[in-house]
Amino acid sequence: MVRTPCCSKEGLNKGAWTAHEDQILRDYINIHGEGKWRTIPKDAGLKRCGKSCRLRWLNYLKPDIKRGNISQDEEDLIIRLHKLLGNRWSLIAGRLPGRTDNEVKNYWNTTLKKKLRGDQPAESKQSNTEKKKKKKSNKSTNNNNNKTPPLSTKSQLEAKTETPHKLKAEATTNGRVADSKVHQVGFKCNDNGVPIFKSREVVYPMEYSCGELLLSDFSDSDFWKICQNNCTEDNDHIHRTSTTTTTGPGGGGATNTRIPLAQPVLFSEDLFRDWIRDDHTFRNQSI
DNA sequence: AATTCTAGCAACCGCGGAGCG
DNA sequence: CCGCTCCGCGGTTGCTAGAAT
Repeated sequence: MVRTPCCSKEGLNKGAWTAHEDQILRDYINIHGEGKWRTIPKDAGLKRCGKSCRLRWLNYLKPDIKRGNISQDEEDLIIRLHKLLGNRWSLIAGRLPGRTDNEVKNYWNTTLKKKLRGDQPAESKQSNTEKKKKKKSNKSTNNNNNKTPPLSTKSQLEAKTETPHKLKAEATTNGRVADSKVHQVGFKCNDNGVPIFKSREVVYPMEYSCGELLLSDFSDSDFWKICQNNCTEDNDHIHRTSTTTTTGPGGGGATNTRIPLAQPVLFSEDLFRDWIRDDHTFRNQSI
């Protein structure tokens, strides 16, 4: 199958967006809403491909986009989410209100990667970045070229300070919103924050999601390893039916056959939230 | 002062999945 | 079920500007 190009490249602008182009796109989307990216350039009279419009809108023009430096809280969250999810930037960004996947990805590649490798970013380099931003900002506001200057979007916009991210896990199961009680029966924590499974109540495997995070996302995470390390034969979760297959709901008898923990089970939303955010006991749990 | 190096970030590209007829 | 279009994602590229030489 031959994939058609997203748009004809001929006669289209490439590279940095100008303020004029931004205004056109912003106006159009304010009136008509998002979506139908392929038709937007034509309808709005932009010499850009739909993809480019989408990217520009989602990364820079959307009104709820947060500008300014990544806070320490956000950085911690990115690190932990990356440990959990890997390079799934859109999922990570989804947990950072106002941050885009592109921004998170860039921040990771340019800053956090080095930091975690042990290279401390030099102070001079940080100030370098700030200087750059300032200069960019000045340039874009003072540019007198007859061509509309490309925007230095980030530097142009005021950095808004917002309260640190509060994770809201909107749990769903199989696409429907889950009752929070359902999460609670998954497992609970002991005094050390260690999960205790009670999955006898959960007799069927299923793909479980917490927000957009599917349980399979956790398979290589420390969260999951912690769960595994802390399950003993005394825990209910390892006793499940021998006749239950891993594919269908409902399960089978009750013959207490041990099942591997790689099987999907319900988990506590609270526990997950703690793991993602502030629970130092959990964070420091040895794996 | 000029040149080269380096870092940061915006934008592009290609692929895969979802949805629809 | 198949073919097709569109959207969204993640990797990569290229430009810009400060630092270093």
